[in-house]
Amino acid sequence: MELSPTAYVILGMLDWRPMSGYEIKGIVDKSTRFFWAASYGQIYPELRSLSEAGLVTGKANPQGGRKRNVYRLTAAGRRALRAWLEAEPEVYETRDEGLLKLFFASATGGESAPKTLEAMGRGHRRIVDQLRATEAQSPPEGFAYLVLRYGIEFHEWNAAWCERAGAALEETADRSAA
Amino acid sequence: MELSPTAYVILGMLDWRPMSGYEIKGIVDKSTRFFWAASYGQIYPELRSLSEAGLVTGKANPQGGRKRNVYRLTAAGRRALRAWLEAEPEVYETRDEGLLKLFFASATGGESAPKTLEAMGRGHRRIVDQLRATEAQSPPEGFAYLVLRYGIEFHEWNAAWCERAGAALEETADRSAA
DNA sequence: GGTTGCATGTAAAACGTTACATGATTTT
DNA sequence: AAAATCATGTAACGTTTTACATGCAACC
Repeated sequence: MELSPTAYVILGMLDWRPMSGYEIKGIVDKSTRFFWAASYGQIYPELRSLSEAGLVTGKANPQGGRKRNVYRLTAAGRRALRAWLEAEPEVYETRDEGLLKLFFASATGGESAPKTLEAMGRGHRRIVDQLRATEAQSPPEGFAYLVLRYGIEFHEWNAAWCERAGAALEETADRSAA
Repeated sequence: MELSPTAYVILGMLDWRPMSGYEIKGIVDKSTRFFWAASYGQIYPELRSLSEAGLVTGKANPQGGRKRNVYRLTAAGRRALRAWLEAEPEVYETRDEGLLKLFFASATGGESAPKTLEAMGRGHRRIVDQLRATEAQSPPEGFAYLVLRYGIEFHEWNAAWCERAGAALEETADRSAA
């Protein structure tokens, strides 16, 4: 019974406390989204199959006339989560369209590069702003906070790199103009 | 005619010089792979559809009895590439299973965290080694080199972060043991 | 009465990897 | 003679996003 990392996102959150699929999605969007995203189209079917595999159990928990299914980890689910945590991480992937545009910028004679770098820097700074907003509401402790700090420092580093690279580009442009 | 960023990887490389699908894959694996991967299963079908769209033309160019199709950009292909380069980058995604394991490390009482951090650091250092090997064979100029430098500095920063975080973890462990 | 938020789910499409199948040439 | 490299391609599978469909409840 091989589970995808996305399944462990769900198991990990249910280890904190019982939750509905909707709640899981809300927390994902404020936390793991920056290094592991998940959509409703994954979460609801995955909850069902985890339930069939006996790793979680769902219970109807309607709030008034509004339906709601709350899931919790089973003992087997907790074991599966721990086993995964002890194993070596395997997946590491990045898709960065900005870097790709920078990589091929010679096709515009380099003209497109400054704008691309600015857009990349803006993107990273926007993420920093979002993460800082989350940080302001988070207790400064624990692993979720450690990873949040990683996100902030990481995107700050990236934004700074974009600025350095932009400045270096200007310099070479000035030098060839002189 | 919306093209995926993967299509632009192909157009971008063909803007450098005419190439076969096999060659494109070889160059991808030494360069863009670290921020935009592509498999044969994408490259060959994409070459065909770019050809049907009139953005590239293929010509049989067998080497002895070994078949080989070399593609080159058309004027329309060059225009499409430039238009894409001038537009804002949109896709930015990361999937980092190590961060996910760190994020949920409290489920092992934090016990799994040091090993996860070490594995993450090892992974980043291995990428740095690969990129440095490429750097040793690259002329230190141009946008491909700029992006290569980004890769090296980026993964070095990441490896260093993992070491810092590991050290911080040890410190808190020592403090609570004392 | 309208908007926003809570809540669940499916279907289709897009995207991507892996394994398979085939065969020539070059290097060891 | 074997192994590595060059070379093309498809099929099956798995993953992920997006759009759609539905409806209640709370707030303004």
